[in-house]
Amino acid sequence: MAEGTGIGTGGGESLLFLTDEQVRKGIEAMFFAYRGFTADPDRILDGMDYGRAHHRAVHFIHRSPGATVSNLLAVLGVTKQSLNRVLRTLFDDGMVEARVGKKDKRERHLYLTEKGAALERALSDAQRARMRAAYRAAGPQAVQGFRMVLEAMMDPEMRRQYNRLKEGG
Amino acid sequence: MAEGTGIGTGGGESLLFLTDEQVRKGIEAMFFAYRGFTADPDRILDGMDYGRAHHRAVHFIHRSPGATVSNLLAVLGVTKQSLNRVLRTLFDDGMVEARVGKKDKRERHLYLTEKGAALERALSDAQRARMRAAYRAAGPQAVQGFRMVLEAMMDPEMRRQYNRLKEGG
DNA sequence: CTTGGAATGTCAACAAGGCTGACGTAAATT
DNA sequence: AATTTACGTCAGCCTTGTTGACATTCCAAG
Repeated sequence: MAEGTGIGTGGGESLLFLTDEQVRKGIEAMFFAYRGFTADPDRILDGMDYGRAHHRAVHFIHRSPGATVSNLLAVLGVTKQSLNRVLRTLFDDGMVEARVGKKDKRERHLYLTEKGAALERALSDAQRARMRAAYRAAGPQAVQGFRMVLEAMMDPEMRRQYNRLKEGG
Repeated sequence: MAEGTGIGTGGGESLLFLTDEQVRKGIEAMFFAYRGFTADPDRILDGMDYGRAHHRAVHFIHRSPGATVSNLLAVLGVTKQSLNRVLRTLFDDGMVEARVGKKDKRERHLYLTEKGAALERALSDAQRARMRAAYRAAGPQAVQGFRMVLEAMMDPEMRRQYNRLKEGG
């Protein structure tokens, strides 16, 4: 759609990478790769009472310590009821603690406990190991391309969330 | 971990792309991008009685017409009970038809009907449009890198499935 | 000071889509 | 004839998402 202008995007390259077939392959690559992406942490979570939802919560609390529940809702894109179910078990198990906001006492700022940080490390190590291996296998050039395409694939709102985290890191 | 040997992987490039921070960003990019990846077809499916599971089934039946139920199970990585629930509704709605195998009459070969093909096109168009836009924005170099990293991220078994489809396409 | 609205928690009910286990049937294989 | 394979199906369970309704707490504006 609205083609004909995109010539010369990369240099002398053809536009072969925009054929339906090429795009389809990209779609399938995303599908299969995402499975690998989640496989290792899933295996760890499996033994415990936790699932992928817990992993996500723990990841982002680690990433943005002191984030409020609202912040987390925005990043995760789920309902507060859904998130709350997850957070409750994490509180109960002493993985996460909530400190009442000093300025605004309605807000609850979320932090990992030592125990929670240990869980985060375990999950993260497993996932990073695979990612790191993939990065190493593909090389720096490829990694840059990987990131570029992924960023371009996000919804604008998600891209904002993503970039906010990038800075903060 | 176990670093120190990988110098010179890409040329003059630093190994900055293998820092924990860099890898973390890749993980988050995957997370947010996958949301975008599924967002458009999800919106279409939402009106109908269908979900992501139906999309996946329809996609791979389109991709490999005449595939057996076993084939599909292997690609999708779910149980037959789970797949069956989905296939049943697709049969009932006249989206998919099953032909008994000529050689082996136990097998049921799956095909999209006209109606099913129309659904596939609708879903696919939406998803491809986003993917195509991302490809165009990032350029051919980036697309190649994107694919390389994703392939390296897959489980070996998944990579086999993926490559089987690539040839067949 | 009262009131509106924001931030949060919680109860209840429900749906999609995974899973396991058990069982049945037809067809192929040994 | 016996076994294995491919497939279907019933029943029940779990996670994680949803909506709706309602209570609490507190900031901020009138």
